[in-house]
Amino acid sequence: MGYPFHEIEHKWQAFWAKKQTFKAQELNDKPKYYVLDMFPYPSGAGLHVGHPLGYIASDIVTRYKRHKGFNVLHPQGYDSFGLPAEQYAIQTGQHPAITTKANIKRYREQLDRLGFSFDWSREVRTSDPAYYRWTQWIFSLLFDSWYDTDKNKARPINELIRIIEQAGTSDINALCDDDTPALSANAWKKLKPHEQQAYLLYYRLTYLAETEVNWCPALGTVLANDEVVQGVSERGGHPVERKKMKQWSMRISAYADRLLQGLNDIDWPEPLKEMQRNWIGKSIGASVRFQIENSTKEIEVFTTRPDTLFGVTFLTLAPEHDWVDELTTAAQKEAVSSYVRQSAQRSERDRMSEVSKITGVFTGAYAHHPITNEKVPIWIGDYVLAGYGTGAVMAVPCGDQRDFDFATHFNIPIKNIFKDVDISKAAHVAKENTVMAQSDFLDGLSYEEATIKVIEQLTQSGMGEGAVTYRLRDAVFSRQRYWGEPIPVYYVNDQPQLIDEAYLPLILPEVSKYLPTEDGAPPLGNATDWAWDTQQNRVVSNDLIDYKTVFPLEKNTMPGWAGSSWYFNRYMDPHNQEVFASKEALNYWKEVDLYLGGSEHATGHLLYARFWQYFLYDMGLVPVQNFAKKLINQGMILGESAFAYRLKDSQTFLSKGLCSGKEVVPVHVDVSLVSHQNELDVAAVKKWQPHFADATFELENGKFIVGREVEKMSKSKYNVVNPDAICYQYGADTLRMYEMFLGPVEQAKPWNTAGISGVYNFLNKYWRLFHQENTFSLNDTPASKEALKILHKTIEKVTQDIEQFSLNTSVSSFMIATNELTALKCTNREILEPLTVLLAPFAPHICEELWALMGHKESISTVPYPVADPQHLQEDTKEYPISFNGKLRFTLPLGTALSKDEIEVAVMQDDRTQTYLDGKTPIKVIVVPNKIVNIVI
RNA sequence: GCUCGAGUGGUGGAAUUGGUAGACACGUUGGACUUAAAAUCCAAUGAGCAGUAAUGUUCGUGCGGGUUCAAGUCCCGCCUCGAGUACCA
Repeated sequence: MGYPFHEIEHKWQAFWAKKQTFKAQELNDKPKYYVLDMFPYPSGAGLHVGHPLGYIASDIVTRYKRHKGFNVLHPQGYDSFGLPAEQYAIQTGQHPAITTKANIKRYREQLDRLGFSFDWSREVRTSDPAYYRWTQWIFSLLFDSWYDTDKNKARPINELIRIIEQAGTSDINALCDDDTPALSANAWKKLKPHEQQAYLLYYRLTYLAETEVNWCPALGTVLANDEVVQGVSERGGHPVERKKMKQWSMRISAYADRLLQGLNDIDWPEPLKEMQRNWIGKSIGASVRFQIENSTKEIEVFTTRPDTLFGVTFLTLAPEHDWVDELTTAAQKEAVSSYVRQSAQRSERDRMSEVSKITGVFTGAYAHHPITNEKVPIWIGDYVLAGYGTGAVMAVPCGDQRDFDFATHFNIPIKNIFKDVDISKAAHVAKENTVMAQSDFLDGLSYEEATIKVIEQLTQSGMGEGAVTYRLRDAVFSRQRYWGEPIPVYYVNDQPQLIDEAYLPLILPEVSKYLPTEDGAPPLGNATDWAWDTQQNRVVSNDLIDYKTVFPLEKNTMPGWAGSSWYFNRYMDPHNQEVFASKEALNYWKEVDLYLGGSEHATGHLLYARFWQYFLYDMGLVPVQNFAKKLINQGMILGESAFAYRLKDSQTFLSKGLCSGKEVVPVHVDVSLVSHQNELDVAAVKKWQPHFADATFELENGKFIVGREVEKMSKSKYNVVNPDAICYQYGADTLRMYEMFLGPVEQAKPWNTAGISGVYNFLNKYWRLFHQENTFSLNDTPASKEALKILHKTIEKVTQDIEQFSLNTSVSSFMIATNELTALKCTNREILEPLTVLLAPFAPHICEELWALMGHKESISTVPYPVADPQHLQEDTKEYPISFNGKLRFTLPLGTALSKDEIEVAVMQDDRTQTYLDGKTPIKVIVVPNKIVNIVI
């Protein structure tokens, strides 16, 4: 029989809740520490054993830091806007707010059972108007800002207007739309107000523009690039098309370089930083302009290999390039327009799956080489993407494999510009150790030299210059969905106008249907009261729209990542009605010290949050540029799915051993019906789902054995393990320690309860250290030397482990200590009291109970953390290695006359290498303190 | 294709800057307690060889080389698995 964990856990969870033990103190003199988990999306399925992994780890650090005397902020909340709640609403007609609330309640119950020390008084929910008021407010700020390249920061749009009014746009260096027209001060003044508004959209950090977006017809909404994975939607896996639509976008591209550079200042996992670097995708190269024959126009291309300029034998434009129509000669008109039409119809996914298929068409037009003035044909090919660079490339078949393939396919000449390189079979892509040839003034130069020289030449002649391009695109910010933050904008003369911040939040209206309307308008088009009265500053009925004082409101809502891009700041001061967080709170808590979450957010949430934080910093609203100093990605806990094998076209299932040579279909079965030995409970399966009821099960050796496979935990795979069941059987403390014991937090691993008894046994053993014959008793006499050594060794090890986030090995340390103390029959208070404090972050319930039994009145979480005393840590340094009468290992060359026994060496502990004489022979002694000694003669 | 990780007993996994590989746990085997079982406790457990035994000894961290007195750890070349990304010019 084990220790009474049920009773203990209920008791202390109630105690913590009642006493508000974990409420973060406001702004006191203690050093602060902010531990944050990525807040969960409360789905209908509830928690599975994979979710708490990160929460357990962060809770251990949190409790540890509290013991260490830090004022710790450890909040939790819910990312409660999002697609699944809405899909559920569409299917059932239930308001998402209701299902979300129910899901949150369930999550909270499950979280509470695990004994987390969250400060729930600071809970935030992104779908709460008191919260999204500030999300809308940040949107307004972004709308009212532009990016000044000279100052390298965002500035208020009013300052831009003032500059334009005085001097026009000629002196402005801004990160704005590529095709922003230049304006003089006079021209600006002549614009009508709504034209001025339209013009400012070129500069605003959130702007409305006709852009190519990822349109997902099945979901009825557009998606950001990071929500599209391999041509299909991340959620649901529906096909995604490219479509031109008028959408809100966030000018994240303005921050591309800072987002890239900033990675050097934060302690985040290298793989995650690498993912962000790739996503930002900085390329350094040159812009080159090619004059079109018989035209004043120039085609601008971007290349990372300006050194290969003399190898250009044609240009290729993307089919969507703006000048395609204009360029095409009459003779080629038909071929070109049919090709353009064709490639527009090909979906993104087709284009990806048919990568190797070479297609293209000649426009009939030519351009002039910027240096040689030679005529180069202009082609169209869909291997060139409209969205990257300028949507046009200079093709160098000898140096680029795609250009090579294209040229070969269409019989375009290939010019070799590399000395002594064979390009008959493939392009020469490598740039190192190559010497230029047939390249006029570049002949004989290396790649680096040629690059510099050619850019110099182009700059001089005005035909090009060095250039940098990013892969990072502006983030589409509109969603044609219901369950999201309304965008606080109404339209006057089709131009967006902000709702004054005094009248925020703009509350999500009730609608009759959550689906988009028939005419394709977002669900908010179903709202009857969705117009803005500019006199009364409130939402009124659509019937009152007169375009004089009452105007239509924006019908799109914000994407899921809006609310999560700044929530870490709100936790610092969650109930503030005046500002999103007070200056005092922001200056005290500053940034997250430790952030835990999954790496799947690398190019979504984590990039957007960095972007918003930079912006808020530019506006002087937050004191630090980086919102999270250190980040750890916890690995996913995977499920071990179980399969029964159905004989094809039959209702017969075969035990695993009987399948070889037969055609079988694996079918998921519920893992809870399978034993550790992979034996399926056939009777239970027949009851479980009707289609198994009449099936036949062929056994082997009287058993039905299932196949196993590790997969992501998911309801549909019937491999979900619920933490409630584990808590019931073993208790929360065991679950907490077991999840840590399973392996490094960062590592993905399959859930397997096989080893849980080891951790459970440990807690029982620990309990028994304090209990003889079920009675609590401790010994107040001084502890033995051995016991003290065990204690201090454990303090040292566990402290180091937590600091280095190696929580699995600290669990081992506790087990070793407990085993050793049991063997010593140690029951001394002097040992067990500090040891219990040490264990409290890992197993808080049992430690609170023992702490109380020891006669303490206060919660153990307020007790100072024990410190290792070096006096008790001294290893057996007296005999080893200072004197060598113990074991020694020698490495002696063959034929050495000395026998091992004859050698006596004295060694200084500090010296690593010394030379000694044993009479005649000089010997080299390499010493590593406390380690092995090798002697070479 | 490119980028980044990772390969250690039957299993999960330990191993500071290169310094006694396999901590700790599961599992397995044997034993104690018990009428019996559960629970608990004790012992053994990388592989091989020699020995009644204590013990000795060889091989062992995906494969092949290298550096070093010393390599799981560093270097070079492969193989396998995982993650991310992909006509990015």
